[in-house]
Amino acid sequence: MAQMRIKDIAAEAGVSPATVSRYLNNRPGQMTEETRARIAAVIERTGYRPRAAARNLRSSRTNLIGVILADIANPFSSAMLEGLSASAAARGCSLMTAISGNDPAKEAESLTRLIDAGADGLVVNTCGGNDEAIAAAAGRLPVVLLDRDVADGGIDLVTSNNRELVAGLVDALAAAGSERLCLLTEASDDSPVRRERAEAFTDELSRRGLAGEVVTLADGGATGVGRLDETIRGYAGKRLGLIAVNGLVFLRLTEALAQLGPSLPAGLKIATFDDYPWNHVLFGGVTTAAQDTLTIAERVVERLSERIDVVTTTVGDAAKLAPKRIEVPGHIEHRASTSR
Amino acid sequence: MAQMRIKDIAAEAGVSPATVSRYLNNRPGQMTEETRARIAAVIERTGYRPRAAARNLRSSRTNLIGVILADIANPFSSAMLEGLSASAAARGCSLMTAISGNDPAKEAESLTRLIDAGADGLVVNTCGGNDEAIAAAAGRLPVVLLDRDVADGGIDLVTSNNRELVAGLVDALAAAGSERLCLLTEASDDSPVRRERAEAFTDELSRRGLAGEVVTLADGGATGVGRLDETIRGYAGKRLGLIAVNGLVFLRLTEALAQLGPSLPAGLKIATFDDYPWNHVLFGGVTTAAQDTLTIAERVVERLSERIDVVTTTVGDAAKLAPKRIEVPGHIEHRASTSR
DNA sequence: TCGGTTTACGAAATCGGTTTCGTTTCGAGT
DNA sequence: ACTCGAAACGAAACCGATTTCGTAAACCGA
Repeated sequence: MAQMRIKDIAAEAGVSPATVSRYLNNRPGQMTEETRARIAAVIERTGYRPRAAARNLRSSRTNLIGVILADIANPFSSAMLEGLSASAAARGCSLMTAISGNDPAKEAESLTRLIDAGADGLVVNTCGGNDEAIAAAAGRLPVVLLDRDVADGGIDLVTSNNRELVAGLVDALAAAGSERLCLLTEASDDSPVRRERAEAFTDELSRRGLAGEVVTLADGGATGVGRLDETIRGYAGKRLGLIAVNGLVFLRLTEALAQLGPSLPAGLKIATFDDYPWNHVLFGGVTTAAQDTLTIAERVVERLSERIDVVTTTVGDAAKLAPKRIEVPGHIEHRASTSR
Repeated sequence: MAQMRIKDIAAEAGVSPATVSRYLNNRPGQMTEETRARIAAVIERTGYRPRAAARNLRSSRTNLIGVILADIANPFSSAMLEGLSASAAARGCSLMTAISGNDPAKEAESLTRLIDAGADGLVVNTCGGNDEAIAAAAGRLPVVLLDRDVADGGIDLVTSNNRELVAGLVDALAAAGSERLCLLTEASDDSPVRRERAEAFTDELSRRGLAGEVVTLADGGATGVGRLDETIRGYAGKRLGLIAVNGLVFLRLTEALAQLGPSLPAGLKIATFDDYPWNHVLFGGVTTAAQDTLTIAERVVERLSERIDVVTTTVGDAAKLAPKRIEVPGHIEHRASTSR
């Protein structure tokens, strides 16, 4: 009795496989309380578990959600993965994950591999450069974009309220007495998220009549640090306020500042996106725009489930849901780096 | 022509489905170069992709590897996931991931969910408390443990050479002039890894005739910090050397030290396990025992593949591989925190 | 009591590949 | 030319569930 099949269970319970199947999926066609109990008893006793492969074949549904993440080193991604995992599990789904490491080729490969593996739907945190492939995928199965949008549009997107978060950070710096604000970005990062934050930043400055600019650091290496050095020195004594556009930039900012000394230069205030665990340790605590990763994850899975249900329920593409942009509010963690 | 089936391809190419199947899996029964080309052409033209569910059902193999991680916030875990993802993809496998968040109940649930979903094998970074369930799982399908062992033994394990890494950190501190060494651990962490490192630490101390002890911090909150404070103050001026047993403890250490001042007290040297990106920024760089996550991941997948091949190839459990413990050497990153 | 409608359930088709087994073809050896 | 073995390929069974369709029993109002 190595591996039980549904027909074995049926035989033991004195019913047909169809009835056992109905029991397993508690289908509309109800059954006698007595039959139900008899089947339950046999399953309980034998420890029978239906084979997913057979179920998948017939029902053409796998309960597997494909997830493609751009950069798992980013705490945003790992927090997201935890949230997605929990939300999916709550719906009886498992996650198939792939990590592109910001390599478009790997991302493209992951796309086809996950689809071929039978994912019911896809969650994509794209690294860019695959807009057509992603659009094509979205034509074949439900896709929800995470954080980063693609050019073509027309695909669901879940993201943070970046504009308001930028405003919040500007608020914090202004309140701390900063007279001139810089948003630090990296040349290699040309993501829609960066662009959105940069736009919001300049809008916010002009709205408030504040001085400032977007400073783009050269990629890696000393050049960027040098540029940063100049920026800081150039405004020395002028109550400078810096915002790192993401955790990676903040890391580089921290390195650069470490060369200047162990604590913040007088009058310098800083703030950053992405709530790394170290943010409340460095500089006695860094004011941070924290995203609500758990809620974002829940919304993503929720939306994807809706689409999956539509696809498997309706006949064709009749009642397709209109693409939607979902913004999940984050919040500002006020810490010592923007105190007066 | 919405969805092609293998028989459609066969018809178009003028061969039987069996031949197409042989082509898809390039099976021993070779075929004419001409037939091969004809099939290839049809597949190329139609963009046909075999349905995984059907293949899985018949071959009872899914090319899916289940991964259960205890704590994704830990950079060790996320680096591992990236490595596993890459190694699996190289073998044409995808990852199904679950995250227990150090909750044994969630871990147990993930175990059954991944097995039910049809995983060919499991990679488990256990949080403890499920030793029997994991042993049971290992009896039903290939399992490789990651980093943390279970009591019963008899299951493959891939881990770092913790004893040597501990020795390396002790080396670094001793060379930096520390006279008394403390290994900082947390009360809540009773993992085999922590125990192994603690044992290695005391062994190493007595081997070298050095003074020192294992200090267990109370969980979270101020108590632990207080204890740490005392420890540091108690030895003030005595050339103390501290080792954080993992990244979490190091975080708490950093917090505690931040209360004492922005830079390390005179004569205090520190070192830690786990190479967070911040480790070369804090205190001008913290000497770190870095694990070779990429190699660990590769070994895990390699070993798991071996077992999967054995299971699907041999008839029964005749030629079962003997359980193996694989140690992957890490290395010490020497940084400013242990300079003289 | 009878026609009509539910309700509970079984028989058999079905999902789309893989695999076994058998047949045909082809080339080499004598 | 004839046998023999291997290579190339096809027919059909098979994996284990779900789903459709049909039927017998139960129920129900008139």
